[in-house]
Amino acid sequence: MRLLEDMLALSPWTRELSAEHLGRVRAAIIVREFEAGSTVCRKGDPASAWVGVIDGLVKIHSLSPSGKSVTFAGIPAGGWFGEGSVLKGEPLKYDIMALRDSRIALMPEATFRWLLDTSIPFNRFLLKQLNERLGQFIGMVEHDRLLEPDARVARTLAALFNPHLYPVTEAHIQISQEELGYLAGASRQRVNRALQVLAGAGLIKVDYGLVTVLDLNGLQRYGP
Amino acid sequence: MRLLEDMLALSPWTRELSAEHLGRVRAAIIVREFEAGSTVCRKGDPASAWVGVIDGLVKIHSLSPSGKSVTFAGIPAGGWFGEGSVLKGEPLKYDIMALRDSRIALMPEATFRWLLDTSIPFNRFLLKQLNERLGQFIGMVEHDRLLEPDARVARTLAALFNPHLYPVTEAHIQISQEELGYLAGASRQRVNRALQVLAGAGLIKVDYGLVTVLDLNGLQRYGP
DNA sequence: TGCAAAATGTCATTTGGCTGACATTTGAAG
DNA sequence: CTTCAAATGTCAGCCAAATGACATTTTGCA
Repeated sequence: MRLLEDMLALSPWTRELSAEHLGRVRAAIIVREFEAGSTVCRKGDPASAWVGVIDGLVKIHSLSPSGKSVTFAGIPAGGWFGEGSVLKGEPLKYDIMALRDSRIALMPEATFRWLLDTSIPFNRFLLKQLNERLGQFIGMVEHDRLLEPDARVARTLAALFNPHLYPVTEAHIQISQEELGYLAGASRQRVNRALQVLAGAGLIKVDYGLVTVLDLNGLQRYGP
Repeated sequence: MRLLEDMLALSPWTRELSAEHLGRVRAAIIVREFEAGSTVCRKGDPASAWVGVIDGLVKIHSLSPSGKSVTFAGIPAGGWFGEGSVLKGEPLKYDIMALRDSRIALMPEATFRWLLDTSIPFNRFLLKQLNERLGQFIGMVEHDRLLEPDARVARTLAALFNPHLYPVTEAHIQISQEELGYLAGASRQRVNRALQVLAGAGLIKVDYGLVTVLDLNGLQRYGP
């Protein structure tokens, strides 16, 4: 996806906004570019905007004092996030980093709050999105605890294509096996084996720095 | 806590309801008793009510095909849960079991939806509660991945006393080490050692089937 | 009081992922 | 075309937690 316009057209929350609402939103949003590896927002920053990914891929992650990394979510094009911190009016609790060159939309806090105060459909959308995100995290805990690494990697890939959170149409994602490891909670080496297993099962196709999903439903059900 | 009245008085979402709203809510809520070990709701049941814990302790959990158990949350007296499934209008995704003899409040779906449609403060409360719960699960993933079992047990205990989700005043909780293991994602034996370490650090006191929190803040910060 | 079930404390053994190391492949930039 | 950094594939050894087993303690109840 290349343009803010395309992304807004794909975002479900714009669909029921009045023309006036949508116009004001469009005018307020700022678009910025980020290089692969650069930081979009840092833990502790004030939550001054709701963030959308127009193009590219960003991750929400945390780095432990001992240097270990956890990635909570990878947000592909079409995804919006950060509503939690804006709602609470608290500083960000995690770092946001671009995994590839990315084009980012920033909706200022004031606009976000104005939508929240004046648009019932937007409120409904937010409740639904928070709920969906909560379901995804409950799923993460469940899978971390119950599934072996092969299946965890499968669910992790499937989560990147959640149609409720990310209205994307592409079947492939450009991401390294190391980053998949941070997402799935496994070492790079273990992810490597898991990908071979999943590819052998015909669920995905693995290329250099690229994973193509062949059977999303199969990934979601894979295991134990 | 013994009475529905006491619990409603402690629940933050009742505070800003009009007298009319509160009266109707009070009249609609059904109170039921559950024995320790019995099932309150089963995975797949229609989400026909929002659930509150007047007295006792229930857990939200899942049992894998291979027989392993994960507990996502222990809900002590004062807690409300299940809004996610009611909101989605989907069947329950997890089992609810009473860990002790418990008194449960059931607010029928219709009443819940009526509140949602007519009370702004209730909407605000729900957004806040979902957000808080989401934060708790993000924390679970983070702790599962980054912390060693001692620290995980510490955070798990602290989470049971989250003042935003559970407005309880007691400093002790009656729960077995095996159940703590399901919550923290560790074996009973490992939890046993962790509790000894935490008790040695003066953060808790351990008795038969009972853990008393001496330093909640210390538990939240414990480790690595 | 005495009994049975639940909960706890502790140990030896097993197990599976992580770590660190290294060679190889790939893509991009000059 | 060449060069280099990033990404991938594979291996041996380590290590911490799970498992299974068992004795002991505690509580609730007959």
